[in-house]
Amino acid sequence: MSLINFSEGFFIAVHSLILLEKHKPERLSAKFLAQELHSSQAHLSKVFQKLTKAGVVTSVRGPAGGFVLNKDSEEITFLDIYEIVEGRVNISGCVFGKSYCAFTTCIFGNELNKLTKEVYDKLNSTKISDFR
Amino acid sequence: MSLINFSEGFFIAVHSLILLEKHKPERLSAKFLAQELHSSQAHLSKVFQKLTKAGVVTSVRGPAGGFVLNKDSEEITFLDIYEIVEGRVNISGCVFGKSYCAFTTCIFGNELNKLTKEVYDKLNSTKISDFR
DNA sequence: ACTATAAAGGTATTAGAGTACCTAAATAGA
DNA sequence: TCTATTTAGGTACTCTAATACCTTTATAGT
Ligand code: FES
Ligand code: FES
Repeated sequence: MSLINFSEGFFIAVHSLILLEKHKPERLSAKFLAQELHSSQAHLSKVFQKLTKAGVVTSVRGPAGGFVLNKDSEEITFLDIYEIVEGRVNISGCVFGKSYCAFTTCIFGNELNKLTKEVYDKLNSTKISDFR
Repeated sequence: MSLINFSEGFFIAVHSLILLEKHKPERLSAKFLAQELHSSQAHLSKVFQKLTKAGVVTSVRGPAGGFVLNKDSEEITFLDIYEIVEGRVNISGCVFGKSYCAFTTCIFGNELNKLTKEVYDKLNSTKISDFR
């Protein structure tokens, strides 16, 4: 149990994109990336379908096919990647994600929201090119 | 999607325990608590089975039955409650919860671990009695 | 053109959190 | 003692992320 925990999908996305950056302009296949990350190729493929549709990478089918990072994708933030994979991030609101609470003031006040904001800022200030 | 997100089970536990503290020495039933919190009574009952076994509350069956906070439970920390409900917390290690990583240094360095530690400290420094 | 390869994408299975339901055991009150 | 109530605890269902499998589509290389 970890208090801050990112999903396997996000793990795959950031690690793969950094690998693509490092191997630029090589084209890397889903199979290769999955092996490299010790992740499921099926899951990785699904994640890359999202990244392709979002325009982060370009896919090429067929033999010697695979994925390449798009020109301006080095400057994409981890927050963008997070939202492509996980959906829109909500920075405000209770850490319990509840709309109703029996108490008038949220138990944790905004202390945890402040920490959430810090995680958000960290994601938003980190780019693929930071790992050149 | 929230970056820091606590489970329904933990929501139930802390809110219920604070209600028990506020209504002391009244005995509150699972039904009443579930209504109060707008939560599932079934889920709440399961959570309270853990809290009872852990000695945080005492349960009484039968009509006018319910739960009361134990004497020293006001001083129990939110971290203790978290671990009773969710299992042992791991403060170190990568936010992706992976044992293997393709990179030599963790992507986020220890910046996110620092934030995890702050959440941990917040939980560890908050007690039921803070909400008297 | 043919063929082998790799992504696209649909469907199905698995694992875990949350939910619901049912029976047994305890107990307060008549 | 009897009855209604409430927790204990087992089982089963639902929903979602992750995983796996399979068919279709595109394409590089011959
Ligand atoms: S909703 Fe935030 S603490 Fe109750
Ligand atoms: S495991 Fe922490 S970033 Fe790769």
